[in-house]
Amino acid sequence: MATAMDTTMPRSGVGEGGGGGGLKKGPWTQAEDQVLLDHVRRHGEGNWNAVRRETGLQRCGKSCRLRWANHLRPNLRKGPFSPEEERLILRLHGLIGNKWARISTHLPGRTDNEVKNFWNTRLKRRQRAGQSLYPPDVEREIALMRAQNINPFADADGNTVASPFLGPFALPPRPPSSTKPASHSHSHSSPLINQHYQLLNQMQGMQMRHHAVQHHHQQPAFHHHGGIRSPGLPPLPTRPRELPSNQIEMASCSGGGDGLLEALLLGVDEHQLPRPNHAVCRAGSMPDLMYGGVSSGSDSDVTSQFPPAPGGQDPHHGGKWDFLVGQCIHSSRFSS
DNA sequence: AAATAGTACAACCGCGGTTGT
DNA sequence: GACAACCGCGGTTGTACTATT
Repeated sequence: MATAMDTTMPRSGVGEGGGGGGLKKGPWTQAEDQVLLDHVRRHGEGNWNAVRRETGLQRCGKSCRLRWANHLRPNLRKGPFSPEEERLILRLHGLIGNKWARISTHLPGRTDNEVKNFWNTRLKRRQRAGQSLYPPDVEREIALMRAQNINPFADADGNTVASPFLGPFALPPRPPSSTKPASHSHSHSSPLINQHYQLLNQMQGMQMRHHAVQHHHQQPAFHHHGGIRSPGLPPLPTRPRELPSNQIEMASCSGGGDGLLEALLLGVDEHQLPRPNHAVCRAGSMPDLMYGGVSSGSDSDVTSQFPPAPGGQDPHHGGKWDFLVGQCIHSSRFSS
């Protein structure tokens, strides 16, 4: 697809010969697009560095991959996001943070770049306006999810273990596993929350099922005073892995490893959820729902009950919270 | 009509993870 | 195990377009 930028001046400082090894930078031409398209048709996706070798296209592999992924691959959906898409982005962002590629997988035809651009422009606009990042209703949903987070501090018996890191981040009592979510006494009984409790129960089941496995396979270093590994034990790398602070994911779940809560938000039937291969669940504190500290009125009661991220760090870039199911690890970086 | 500000979007860069040698 | 190449992701930047003054 040729865009306006394809026919415009290249970015300043880039252009023919601007890159290393005589590689071209800047906007793609239709001719370049055609070469790349032909190559992919013949050889399929991947092996992007071979494009230059085999076609003579003066583009690096990264550039080819990006061009293909964002503009040339079939079934791309261009144009503004629909309200439904926007809402899904908001909810998923509230759940998993700046995981654009992952968010985009739930938006058919949309690229991570589109989602990212959408978010960044929206973020700037709302920040400038002093508004809450999330609309009140979405904020409320996220807050509820957060308030009823899968209990990462539960010990092997499902009892909540106090965390010195989360302080007053109190987790509500888990509804009895035999109790239908709708019967839970929580004042919010939306289908979303009902599903959430179903998932909680499912998670609890996983926790019990995999507990024995953990004890056989966990490294001794993970153990565990009240389920918490002391911070500072793992070596501190130079750059934390980008695990969004609010992310909860079942590592190595069969079928792609999408998080359970993510599935929950998407309304996936719990029986279709992937089963974990490992007993490892990574999670972090949810991000602050507010930017700029300005609440949108009636929802301040929802957000104000949550303390800031541990240590007052940027919830997206601060210390990471790594959870084994039934255990909790805090580290400055997730080290897989 | 011109200038300015804001928005949208394409593309680059740096980094980390994975895979192959 | 060490190293290099490749790949993918997220952050950032630059430019065109649009709205506003």
